[in-house]
Amino acid sequence: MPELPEVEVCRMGIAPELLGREIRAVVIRAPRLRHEIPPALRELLPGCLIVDVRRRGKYLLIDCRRGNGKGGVEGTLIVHLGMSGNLRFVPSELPPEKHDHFDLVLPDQILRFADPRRFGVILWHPGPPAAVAAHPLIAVLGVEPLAGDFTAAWLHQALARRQAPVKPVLMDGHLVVGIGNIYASESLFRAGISPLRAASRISRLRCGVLVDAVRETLSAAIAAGGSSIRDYVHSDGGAGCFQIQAGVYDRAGQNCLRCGGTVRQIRQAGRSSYYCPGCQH
DNA sequence: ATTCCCTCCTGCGCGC
DNA sequence: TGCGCGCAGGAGGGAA
Repeated sequence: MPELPEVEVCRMGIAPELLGREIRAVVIRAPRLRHEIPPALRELLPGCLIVDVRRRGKYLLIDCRRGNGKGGVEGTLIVHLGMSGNLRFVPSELPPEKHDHFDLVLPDQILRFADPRRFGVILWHPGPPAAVAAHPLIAVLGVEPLAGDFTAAWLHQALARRQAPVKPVLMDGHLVVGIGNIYASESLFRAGISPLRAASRISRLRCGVLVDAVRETLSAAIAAGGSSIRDYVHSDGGAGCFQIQAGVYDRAGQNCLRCGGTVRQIRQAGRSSYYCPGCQH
């Protein structure tokens, strides 16, 4: 489920419950996700306070600290939801289900990580909050699409040397983070740009349109998810994700909401893309 | 360097 | 109803 908006909605939902709280215990059940969950977390985290909950791309960064100087612990829990992961609060003592791989046990409740497909990530990076930027998974990430450096000029030069179709390029996290398969299609639809168009053949002017489209698409999704944050994190993690009517995604064969034409589904770099041939060029 | 293909997993919907 | 197949919101790694 998680692209940038879902991760941000998750972050906003869990942050108020986590900030300043003490981690009482850690339960690790999964043999391994994408990587093995570090067993050392069982000793490192208990007694730590959660000092911040951040997001970088699709990664959640949970900063933890216990004491200071020698014998203290300071570091960041790196969490990625992968394709099918979710985080939710459950009552203490609630028995885990099949795909509940990780518990952060707090004084009054448990933050529980579930991930059927196990493409998710839970790792630890020691040091002050700023140090996590050097982690191999974080250091390679591109610009934040909702930050000020995601501009028409920047995008135009970034796309200049990419001959591939714009859609898979837009999904390349080394360039821009957070745009997954749904929002790539939705953003291109909003911008009126064909997913098939070579990235290098998008004018500076249209790069500006695309920047705005990405921003608006992601922001609208966050706003829609944000309206049901409580449901989102406290129930099954499914609510709040599809509050927004998709313009083209998963609408193959249906009528385009803008021009009435027929939405088409194609395959690009192994992923489904959806677009309206009438609106997107 | 860029791009494509494969892979890691489980679950679900579809056609037969 | 059961079964096999293809597909699913991510992304790293290897090959060309």
